Amino acid sequence: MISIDLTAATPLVEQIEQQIRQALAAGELLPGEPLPPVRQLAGDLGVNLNTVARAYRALEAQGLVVAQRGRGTVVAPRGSRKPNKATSNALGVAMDQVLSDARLKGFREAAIRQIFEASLARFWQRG
Amino acid sequence: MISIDLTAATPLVEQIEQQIRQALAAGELLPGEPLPPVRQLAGDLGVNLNTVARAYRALEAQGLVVAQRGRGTVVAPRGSRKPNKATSNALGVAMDQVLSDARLKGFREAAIRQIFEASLARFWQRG
DNA sequence: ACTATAAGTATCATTGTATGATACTTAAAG
DNA sequence: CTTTAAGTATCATACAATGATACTTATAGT
Repeated sequence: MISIDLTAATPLVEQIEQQIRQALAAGELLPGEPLPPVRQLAGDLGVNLNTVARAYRALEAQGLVVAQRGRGTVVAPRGSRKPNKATSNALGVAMDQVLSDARLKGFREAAIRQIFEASLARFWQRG
Repeated sequence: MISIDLTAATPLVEQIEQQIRQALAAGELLPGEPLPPVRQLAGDLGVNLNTVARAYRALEAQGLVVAQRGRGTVVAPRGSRKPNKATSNALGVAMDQVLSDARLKGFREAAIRQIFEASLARFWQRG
């Protein structure tokens, strides 16, 4: 289930998008499976339907879902995307971001490793 | 040295802030050491001085630097911050973010580990 | 066939954030 | 004690995020 935080700095569209991405990565949503209609999810979250629609469209632009008028939005089949040098660099940048932050906040190496392993298990165990 | 990307989605203030944070975390800037004056850095980056000033103030709010009128901005002494449950959770969320993204982009577990170790070395080797 | 309903989409208004231009204040140097 | 160099405050503007509303397309029921 998705939960949004109106006080958070990250835009609502991104919050929704990211959480669905995590559900996809974790294998909680399988190819062909329908996402909730924009109006329903918007109602559940107390948000404008456009906000959800925009999240869906962002996901569609990434090839993760397929949306069609009148029919709904479903999870796309798993395209076999292969990471290139650029995406690898981007990942490194994002990781640096997280770890430098952790360092300044006083985390020890062991604690970081633990968090890393936990997260890794979430997305690579099954799926 | 700092480099900014005018086309990137992340605001200039954050780009500057994050890169200085990484320099601090990597031990490239030591306590007491001065940061460049806002006008100079702003000039180098081709950016308004307020943009740099705001980044500095954000860093000051985090206790990482100390700014004083007429004198300049210097790196703050290392406060011994201890991570609590909330910060640990936040770190987990950030890590999930990065790893779920990597998963969807087709990275394999081994590749992730490599990137993680490289980043870890950047911020925990020395310092 | 035809209508009703349910789905995504497009358009416009509004609000807030990011950035910049300019002026102000404080401290050090000559 | 004036000049210069530093951070700070104020205001203006452009763009992004969200919402209100209307539109289009597909399916279900009759």
